[in-house]
Amino acid sequence: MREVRIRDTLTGEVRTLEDEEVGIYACGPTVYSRIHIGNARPFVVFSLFARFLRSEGYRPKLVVNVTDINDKIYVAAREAGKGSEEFAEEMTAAYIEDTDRLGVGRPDSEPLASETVEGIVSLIAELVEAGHAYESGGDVYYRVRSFDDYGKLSNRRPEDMDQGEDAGSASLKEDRLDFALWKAHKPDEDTSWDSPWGPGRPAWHIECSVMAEQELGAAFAIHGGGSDLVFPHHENEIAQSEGAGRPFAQLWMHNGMIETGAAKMSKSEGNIFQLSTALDTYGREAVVAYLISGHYRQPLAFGEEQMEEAVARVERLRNFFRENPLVQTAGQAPGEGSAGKQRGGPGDPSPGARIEAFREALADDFNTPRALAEVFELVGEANRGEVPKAEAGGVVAEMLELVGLSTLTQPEKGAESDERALELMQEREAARAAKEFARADELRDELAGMGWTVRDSADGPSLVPKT
RNA sequence: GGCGCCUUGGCGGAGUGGCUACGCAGCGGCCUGCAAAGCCGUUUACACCAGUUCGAUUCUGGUAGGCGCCUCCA
Repeated sequence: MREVRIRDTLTGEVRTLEDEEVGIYACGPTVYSRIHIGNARPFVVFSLFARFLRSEGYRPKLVVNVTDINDKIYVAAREAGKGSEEFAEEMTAAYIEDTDRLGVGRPDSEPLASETVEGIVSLIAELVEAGHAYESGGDVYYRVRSFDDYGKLSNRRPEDMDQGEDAGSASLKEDRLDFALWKAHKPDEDTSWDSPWGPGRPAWHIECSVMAEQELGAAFAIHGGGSDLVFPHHENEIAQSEGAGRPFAQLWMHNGMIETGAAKMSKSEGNIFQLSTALDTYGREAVVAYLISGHYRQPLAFGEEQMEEAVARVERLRNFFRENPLVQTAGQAPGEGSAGKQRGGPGDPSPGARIEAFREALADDFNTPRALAEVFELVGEANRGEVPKAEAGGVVAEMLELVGLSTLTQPEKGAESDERALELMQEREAARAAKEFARADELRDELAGMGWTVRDSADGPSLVPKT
């Protein structure tokens, strides 16, 4: 089990995970629309990070919530002409479907805000009791200035906060900095829950404080999410939990935004690209490969060119396994047995050194681009014959498994089921043997039209899906 | 205005006080009947100005430009 270091947003420092138990709470979506590729980044990053930790012998528990009570859901449901609960259920199902298609597995737990209301009410009651919150007109607000540490995560002081609220509107708040914990039921909202302050519903930030503790206990290891959540969302979570005297996350891990052009992808910018569309267009491997092509903390450029590059690099890996099929040893998973066979030093082109460097890159603030460079280095070494291909293949498979790309190692169900294509291929082979190249090329074009690329090799021709 | 981040070759994107990241694309070549795949070579990058240093893309200061958050947002 190696030392794993992560950059902490709160302290700005790189910190080492101290405990084998690693509770990770990563903020999931508010289900008011289909998710876009930007929303997929934290899903993939935290899933793969947890997978890596597990492979190192840690015991991670990844919790990704679904916020299914929210102003936007009421609005969107009304527009869709549906009940808000029905709408939220549909969108949750769509979210599950879309993220399932990424093929990186499900989080260990995916709590719903709507199933956490009881805990939410009791946390709010505690905050009221402690003087950190107050009821006003059926709403309950958090008294920001009562919490001394407010602003510690986003490094801002309450007095510096430029409030964007309209000065004219009559507010129920004592202070414009205060934020809602509970919102009184409004006539146009079709759901509400009972509370000591009357019927209403949870406001935005409170559910995470409750779900994180319910799922992971107090003082859990890592809280993650997009960098756009640092303020106010995560700042407010800290105020809620720590204000109630409950130790909260020990380390904060934020992923950068995906950008189109020079602006971040967001629904309000109107520059979104839906995850399902990306999956349809480029395939899951390319989408995953794209999402880990940059360091998680940095912004990542999105565009057709970037996605096509991802398709190409994934194809390069796939080609490697087309030419070097994994040898399945009985009772051994692909790649197993090569781990730990470390030898040589840095620069040693042995597969053992490559997997070591790969894992070390991931242990160093989850540096996926550096890890992927090791994958490509090793593939290149094997293609050049500098290392035994079978051994390299096993190691590359192990690497790809860790980053959610193990399907690249598996032969695709392909030509063998397409009898017509196989016939044409044999026909072309016969034409080539007879030196009827015009006829052979004609057949190749025909196969291309059917979606197949012909590859001739010393072992004879083969068909691979056209990209 | 406040806080934080960024500026690397055609594009994406790592990283380091001195040595080829990696990938994609382009160009030339090898292989091939021609291709595809693979391989080799190639255009020798670190915004700008100072400073520290034997030496800076990498540290310090400044300049210019850009981004994020401060309102819903992964």
